[in-house]
Amino acid sequence: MPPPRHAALILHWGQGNDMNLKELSRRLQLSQTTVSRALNGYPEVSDSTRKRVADAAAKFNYSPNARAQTLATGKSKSIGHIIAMSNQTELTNMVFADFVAGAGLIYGEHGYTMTLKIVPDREEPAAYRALSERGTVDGVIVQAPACNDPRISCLLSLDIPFVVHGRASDVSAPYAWLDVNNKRAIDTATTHLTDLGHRRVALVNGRETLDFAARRRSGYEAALQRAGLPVDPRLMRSGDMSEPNGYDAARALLDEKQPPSAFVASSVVLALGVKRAVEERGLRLGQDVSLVCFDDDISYLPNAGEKPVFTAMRSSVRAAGARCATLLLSRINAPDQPLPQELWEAELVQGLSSGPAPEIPAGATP
Amino acid sequence: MPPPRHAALILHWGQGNDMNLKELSRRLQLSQTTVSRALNGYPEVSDSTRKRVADAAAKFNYSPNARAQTLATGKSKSIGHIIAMSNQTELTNMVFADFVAGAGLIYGEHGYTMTLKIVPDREEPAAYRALSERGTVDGVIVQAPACNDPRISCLLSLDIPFVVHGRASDVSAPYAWLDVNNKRAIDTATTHLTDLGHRRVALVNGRETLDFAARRRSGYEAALQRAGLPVDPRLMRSGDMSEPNGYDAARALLDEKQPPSAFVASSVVLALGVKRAVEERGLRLGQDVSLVCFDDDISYLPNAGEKPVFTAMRSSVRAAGARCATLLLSRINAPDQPLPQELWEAELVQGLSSGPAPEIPAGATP
DNA sequence: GAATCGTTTCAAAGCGCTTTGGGTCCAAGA
DNA sequence: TCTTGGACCCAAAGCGCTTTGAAACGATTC
Repeated sequence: MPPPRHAALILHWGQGNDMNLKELSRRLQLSQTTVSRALNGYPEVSDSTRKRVADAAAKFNYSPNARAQTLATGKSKSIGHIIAMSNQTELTNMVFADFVAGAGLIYGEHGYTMTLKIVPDREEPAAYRALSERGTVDGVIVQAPACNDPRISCLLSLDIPFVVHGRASDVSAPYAWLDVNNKRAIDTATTHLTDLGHRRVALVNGRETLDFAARRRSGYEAALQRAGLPVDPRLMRSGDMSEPNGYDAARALLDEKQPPSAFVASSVVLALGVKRAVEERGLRLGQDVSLVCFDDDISYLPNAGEKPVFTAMRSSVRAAGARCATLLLSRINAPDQPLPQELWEAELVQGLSSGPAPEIPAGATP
Repeated sequence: MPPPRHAALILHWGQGNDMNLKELSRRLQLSQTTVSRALNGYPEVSDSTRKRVADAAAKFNYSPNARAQTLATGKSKSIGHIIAMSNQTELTNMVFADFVAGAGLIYGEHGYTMTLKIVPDREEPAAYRALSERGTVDGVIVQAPACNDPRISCLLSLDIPFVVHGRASDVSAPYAWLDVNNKRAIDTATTHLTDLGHRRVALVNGRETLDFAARRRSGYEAALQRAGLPVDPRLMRSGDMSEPNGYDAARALLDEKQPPSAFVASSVVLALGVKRAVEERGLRLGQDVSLVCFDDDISYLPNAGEKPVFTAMRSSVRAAGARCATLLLSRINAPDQPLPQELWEAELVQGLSSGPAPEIPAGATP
């Protein structure tokens, strides 16, 4: 099905305001060159001319056509975020809004816009390729990488500036990233619980094909081993970062012959589910059962106040978004700088959900 | 600070692959016209030629430069979403991710991309103007309109296709929208509670400067009046759609001399806060205190299962996003069609949080 | 007075694509 | 045999901007 003919004749709203550079310069009796330079701050224009041009531009409500600018400069002043969406990885969704909000504000401050592409999981590599080859964006942000994420090598081979939020353990080539120290965060969380005397600590994790979840698990295991406790597969669950999933996982864990007295949850939403399951059994969080979670500091689900509901390892995903954006923009504007690689530490926040291990583990036959 | 000179000489990754239309047609020994037409499905090209061109394009890994295409056609194949962000309106954030996910998938299916701009509240009108005048987008989606939203008249005057998710009561000019019947939904929710015998029903609402919140309040009031109950301002709270806000509001309401025996909450996150406050008092949700909330069916906070936690009025914001996208695309491609205006009904889902009013309202002196 | 230099301006050549308004060629109809 | 008309293809003119390379001009300098 071919596009309609004579499309150029159809009055397009974007061209409704037919004040363009040519017309503006005609009215000013100046060349397009001079007008363009005056507006873009080149030094070869006298102050008086520049003023005259600026006034006229304001008067005639002129603003340069971004499409043409983009073609002429080869820069689109736009950053691509590609979100893969499927029934499997709703996780992204959760953290996504705050990350994007943080990044978006930075883009705006620097005259960049964000190009968001939501694609079904399997089409993701194609989306990256299209975005870059077709030149719609100047750079790309990669979110929630898997352990061996094909996107990274894909972007490396395309030679396009990008920054990864997170890391991919199995990718050896250097690239720019910003990550939270997931391993240490969950190690600290787990240790917090073992220090309180908990001997059976469960992990309710995200999907462990994702790099951050894999690292969290290794932090959990490291802490247990340091505490001289066994690493029991029956105490480890992983799945989507949703409330019902946390609930289901916690229920199943509490049904074990030797149920845990404490939980480490990989996110606040999982923690909410764990909390529901725990309370449904008549157990009190922070007394009968303890819980520490990772808290991305999501704006509408804050775990804050003097005494937050959950004891948590906190690190703002919004701040991470902003920082990734900043790093990417400077990479675009100064490609020869060394690759930025930042590891952030999460902060332990004492909340109401953790306390000393009960003498007799809840519901267990010791 | 002027941009660097000789920018065109800097090898830009987007041009690294220097297979363009001219080069491709040279190799094929055909004119650019023919190649372009072959690729774009025009009928004036023989099947054999078309095949030859398609093969060569694949072989040389050619894909047209979107920037140039955009300039030549006047269409950017991109839809703008502008999100105003401030400390006041975090609400958007919440619903935002799912709405955008729904819309984004539709865009992708139709070869459109989404241009997201996150701007500080006050810069929002300017952002719309810029986006449209500079021709970066073919259409715009407006989310979470206020009762009298300046954006709508702004977009109307710019004569750019747009669809509003929600409505602005005070804007009289016709425009395209899709909304949930917020008034009826909350009316139904409230009536559900009064039918259960509740005499004091509280409303924990979003900011009532936003249109949907204002409508929900009027639904609440209408239901009370029909039930012959007084509309008591002390039972009505409004604020950000966050968990702590729901918690604070519910605490304050439970501290009233005549506390409510039931709550209507404007979202699941608010309901989570209400739940926390209720349970903190040792009251049982669904027995001592009832609660019905509006449920946007957020993917990572599902209130689902056979017996959902909350009795709710449910309407998928993700579906709404998808539908808005569809409506906008058809408006763009067929501007002369009548303005679409759709009102969706939310569905009552019986959950665990509502039950008959207790004989003696919780903690009250009747 | 001629040569030099900095300032200010310009005409024109792109950027890579789409679309116009023709062409050419060959088979079918008059 | 001479139109028609369809099928196929092309050269060139944009789209609106940036950037080049040069020119015009007065002010210095030798």
